[in-house]
Amino acid sequence: MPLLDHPDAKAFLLHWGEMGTQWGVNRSVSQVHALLYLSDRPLPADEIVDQLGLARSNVSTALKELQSYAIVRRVHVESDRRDHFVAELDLWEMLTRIAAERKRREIDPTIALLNDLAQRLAKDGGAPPHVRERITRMHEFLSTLGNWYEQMRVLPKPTLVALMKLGGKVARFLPGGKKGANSG
Amino acid sequence: MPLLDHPDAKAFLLHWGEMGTQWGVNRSVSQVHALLYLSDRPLPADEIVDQLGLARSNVSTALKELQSYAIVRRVHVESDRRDHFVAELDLWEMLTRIAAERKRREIDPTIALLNDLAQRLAKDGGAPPHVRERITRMHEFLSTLGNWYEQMRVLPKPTLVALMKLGGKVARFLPGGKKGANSG
DNA sequence: CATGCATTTCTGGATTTACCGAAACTACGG
DNA sequence: CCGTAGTTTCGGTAAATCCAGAAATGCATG
Repeated sequence: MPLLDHPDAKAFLLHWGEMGTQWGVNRSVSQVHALLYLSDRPLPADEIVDQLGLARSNVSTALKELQSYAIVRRVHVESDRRDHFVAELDLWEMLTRIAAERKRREIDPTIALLNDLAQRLAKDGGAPPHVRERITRMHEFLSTLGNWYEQMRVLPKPTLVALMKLGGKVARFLPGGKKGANSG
Repeated sequence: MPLLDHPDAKAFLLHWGEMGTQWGVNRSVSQVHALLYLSDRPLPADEIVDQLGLARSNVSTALKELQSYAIVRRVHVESDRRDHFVAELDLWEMLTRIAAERKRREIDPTIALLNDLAQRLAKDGGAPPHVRERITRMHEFLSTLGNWYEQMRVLPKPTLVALMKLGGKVARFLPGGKKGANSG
């Protein structure tokens, strides 16, 4: 019995697909992801085709994309020659992997460009000072963000989760003790 | 002298425009933003049109969108009837405002939907258990993220910056003292 | 309350992107 | 060398997006 016969599963899948488009992800890709996330077993590509009504070639591309994010992986199912696919079910893992890949694809190249521009502008006496300053600032800003992310990324997952749940209370540990919300 | 005569300014602007498209933002919108970010004075819409070569209507829409993110605001320039526009120059502010608005537009509705689905599934005896569990997990996950964000958002900006720069070292404050890198 | 200017909204067309279905190609195991 | 699984490519089409020009709306001033 197809997973998407259940209306709530279908609602989730459709919404997830739309979410994807809002964030620059192909709708097919995010739908395939949603389907695998909801599935309780590895699915072969053909079954994804059947359940989502997408073209086979499209599903192939989507699976490749999801694997490049490392949030879907190929698994082998006994006595079946076909590849099967499963989604990462640990959502913290999912988040960090997506973040890692988007940083690699989009943020890092941006930082590299800004680095170039900032260096060139520093030597260019004729450049408008505010342009130099603004680009340098942006470079520093994105670098800071990138460094922060790299450090978060390597934390053990339970540590990361603990930090998240701690929320704003981490601020109490800062020197200068801002926000004296020190009680429980 | 047009700002974009400078090749580095232009390079930044073009890259910023492409960046936007990768994250689901209209190219015109992010280009207008880049131009205002680099400008050292408030610009009227006409001048944005001239410098970017966009249609007047397009610029109007872009400005409206940027204002809805609260990263561009209208200012009045003396002895000029026209509206002028400036970008938020504090990049931490910029980031938190974009995050706030995207959360409001995309994450919050998703959480609301997941809440509905999770509730309905909880009562639906016939629902596949793994579907119930996966959707519930996703709901919890996004809620946790949302709560974390709300707490970060209200921190004083210097606190936020300090936390970022502290990076992974915040983990040392956690109970259980993971990652014993306690020496500065 | 007309006039002129600034701005927004509407609309149709152009460009871009997404997607399908078919075919070619690769890989692998009988 | 078949047959099956999978990927890649490609031509065509549909859909979404982008955007310029026109029309409409606001808004202040005389």
